[in-house]
Amino acid sequence: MPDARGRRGIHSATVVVPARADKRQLLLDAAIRVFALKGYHAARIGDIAKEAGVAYGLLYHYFASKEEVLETVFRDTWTAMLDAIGGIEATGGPAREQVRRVAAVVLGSWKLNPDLVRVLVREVARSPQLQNEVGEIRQAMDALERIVQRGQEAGEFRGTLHTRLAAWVLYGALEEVLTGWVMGAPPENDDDVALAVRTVTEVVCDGLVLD
Amino acid sequence: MPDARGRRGIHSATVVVPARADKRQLLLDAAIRVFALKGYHAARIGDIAKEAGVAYGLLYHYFASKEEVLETVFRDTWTAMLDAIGGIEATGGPAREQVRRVAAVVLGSWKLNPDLVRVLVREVARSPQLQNEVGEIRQAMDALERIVQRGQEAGEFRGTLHTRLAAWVLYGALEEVLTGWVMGAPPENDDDVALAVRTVTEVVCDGLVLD
Amino acid sequence: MPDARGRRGIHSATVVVPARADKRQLLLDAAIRVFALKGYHAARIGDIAKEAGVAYGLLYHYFASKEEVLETVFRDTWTAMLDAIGGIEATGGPAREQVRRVAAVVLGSWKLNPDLVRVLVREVARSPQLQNEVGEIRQAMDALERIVQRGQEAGEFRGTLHTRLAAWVLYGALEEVLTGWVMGAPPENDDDVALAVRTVTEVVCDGLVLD
Amino acid sequence: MPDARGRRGIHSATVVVPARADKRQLLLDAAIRVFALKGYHAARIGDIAKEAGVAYGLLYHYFASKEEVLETVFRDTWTAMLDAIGGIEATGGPAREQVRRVAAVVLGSWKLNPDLVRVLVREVARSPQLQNEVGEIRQAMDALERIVQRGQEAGEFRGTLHTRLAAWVLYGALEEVLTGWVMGAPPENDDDVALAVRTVTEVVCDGLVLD
DNA sequence: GATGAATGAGATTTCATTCAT
DNA sequence: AATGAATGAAATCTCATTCAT
Repeated sequence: MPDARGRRGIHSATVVVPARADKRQLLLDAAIRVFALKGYHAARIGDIAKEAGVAYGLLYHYFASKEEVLETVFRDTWTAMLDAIGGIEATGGPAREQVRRVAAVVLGSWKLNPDLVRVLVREVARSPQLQNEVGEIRQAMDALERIVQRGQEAGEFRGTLHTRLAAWVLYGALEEVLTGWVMGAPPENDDDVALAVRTVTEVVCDGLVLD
Repeated sequence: MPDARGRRGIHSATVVVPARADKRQLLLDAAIRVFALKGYHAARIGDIAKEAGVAYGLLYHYFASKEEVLETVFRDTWTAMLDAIGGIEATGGPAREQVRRVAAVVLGSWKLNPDLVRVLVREVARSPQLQNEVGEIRQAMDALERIVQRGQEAGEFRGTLHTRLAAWVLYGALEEVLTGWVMGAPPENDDDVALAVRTVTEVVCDGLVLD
Repeated sequence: MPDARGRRGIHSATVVVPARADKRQLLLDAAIRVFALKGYHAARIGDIAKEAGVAYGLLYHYFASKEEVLETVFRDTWTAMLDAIGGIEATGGPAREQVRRVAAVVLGSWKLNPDLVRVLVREVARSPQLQNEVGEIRQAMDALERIVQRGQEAGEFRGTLHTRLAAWVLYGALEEVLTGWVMGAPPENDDDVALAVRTVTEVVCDGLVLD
Repeated sequence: MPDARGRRGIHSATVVVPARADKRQLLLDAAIRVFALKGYHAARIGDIAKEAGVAYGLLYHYFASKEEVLETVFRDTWTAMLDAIGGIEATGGPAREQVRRVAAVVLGSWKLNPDLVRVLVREVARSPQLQNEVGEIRQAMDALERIVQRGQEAGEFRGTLHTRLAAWVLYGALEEVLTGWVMGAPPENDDDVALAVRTVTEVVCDGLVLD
């Protein structure tokens, strides 16, 4: 059920009542497409409304500003991402396998919604402005760090490594692959994605150097 | 000697006329500080001029537009960075050592000019707009890829790895460390920087997993 | 009984059905409070509806526009005020006493509804826009002028004075006292009000100058 | 000499260098005309710029907002008014004469700039918003109160009267005369103005009642 | 080289009003 | 009567860029 600002929980009734289009979600989806195509700054409110097929001012019924639209996109995605990483953490298993699964989830997002990835990758720079969103990134980084730490504690990962830095390396590697895809060399099929997952995992876990 | 647009070589006449500050460089330095503080978009021409201590319109004497200022900052820095990486490539030596030296150069830039790093890290997202600049990033990536490739050819690096993806991993790891520093956890001393260089090199070259 | 627009006579059926609050009056009272607090222009329909505890669109059930709400407030009040002044005129008596009673009625309104006075005082300036309302102000001014005139005819008031200007002086004096109260120096008790009534009457009738 | 915001002292160099039109004053004068004609709210920035014969954005070169334009008009006028009243106070003389001269100055402003009076009278309602401006009104009121007080001390004015209330009566009387003129009954010539000055002075000083 | 007043297109945002339910 | 989502016109303000001096 929507609250005062019209927000719903992620698992809202949209599945149950698909007939009544949720205009808020319509706007959010439209915003992602428009932001992906023109960039946040070049995107005008009118573009988003037109893309969503609703009136100009309706966006302001659901969001306080253009910025809040982007912020919502960020937060929604990061929340889902945190859930997914949390799930991987929870299942336990070998640290290397957890790294692989995180890579699979992060890089797999490209297939689900390339436009969304485009927006996330291009507009990260706005993070300093989007203070709240930083919180979620930090949480993701914390989760990655915990994975590394548990790997060390299990004797699986090199114990001498600085865990925060190692988490940064993993995170940076994944982000840069997505960036590469966004910047002009997208994966052509599932095999390309699988190769990327495998390569990131191998480099980060086993290293470039031949033993 | 300044050309029509007023540009000079990096090692310009400032050495000859040190008393009379080079206003162009003054503006460039001011721009870096302002971009670092407020971000490119929020930065106004007036802010830059005031920071440089020169008049409003003078910026347009030296640069065609605000965009060109950022572009110049990018190009100047990337040119220097490419030179440095080129030098590392040229000296040859073990691939692992080359990776370490690249990491040292990239992460060492923080000490030289943190604001500059801030700008570079935050505004990469503008790359699609800054068409020219993409070229330089690609060249840097090409250099990294060549280092990986030569490592493989020398039997030092794992031959099965996709070289482009491996280059992305390395590049992403370095950028993320800088980003981490920018976002609020800067290195406190040279040891912190050295630790980061060592950690990135170890993770990327030797992997997280204990052999 | 409500007419097509839902208007009722002042002494409407609210007396008969006190349990079920009259939403129209609820809105009107809420509007006065909101106008008093934020001013007519800054007041939004949503503010009024929320203050009244009714839904957004209901206001348009009872009033054609936001302007009509203010107009109604004005008209209702001025009608009552005209009745009161009319009563004073009708009873006859010394002109000085009539002036005193008018002052008592006008200044006494503060106790009854300070917010209403706030609105009336602040939004008079909108008169040119509120064409209808000007009519009622003019009628009030006419009544004051008649009082002065009769005072002259009775030989009680100085015959040489321009009656319209004299009426303006009286009206302005009363309005300014209310304004003073509105602007931050409200009367603390009935004595303060009585003092104001006496002072205005004395100054206007007897003058500042000691005979 | 203009300061950072382009403001000048009241007695600026415009008299000395009439050739170089002061665009800021041009805008201020245009604003008064437009505000007088359409009211503050209905007046668009474009109207003012066009009336002044300058470009849209220039208004924002000199003023931070439309509100600041109105505020400046208020403050400039009130400052001049305070100077004038201060001058009257300074010269001393009988209290009754001082009242007469204040009335002459206030009501005389109509001839100097009717549009300005229109704006001041109509937009007083904005005072609560224009907090700063209230200060100047209060100072004016203080000056009037001092005149009454000195009149009492000199044995010229009735000592029993509450001086603040008396000042309000005088101020309200003057404002209402201007309001009457603004609302549709302007003085046709100097005699009408002189009559108004005389009438206000007589009523307030000598009273309506025939001794 | 240097200055900063002047320009004006363009985008966000507001909010009174309508209308389907 | 009552609700509140939906509409869209209108207006302020920003700021990169130009240009006369």
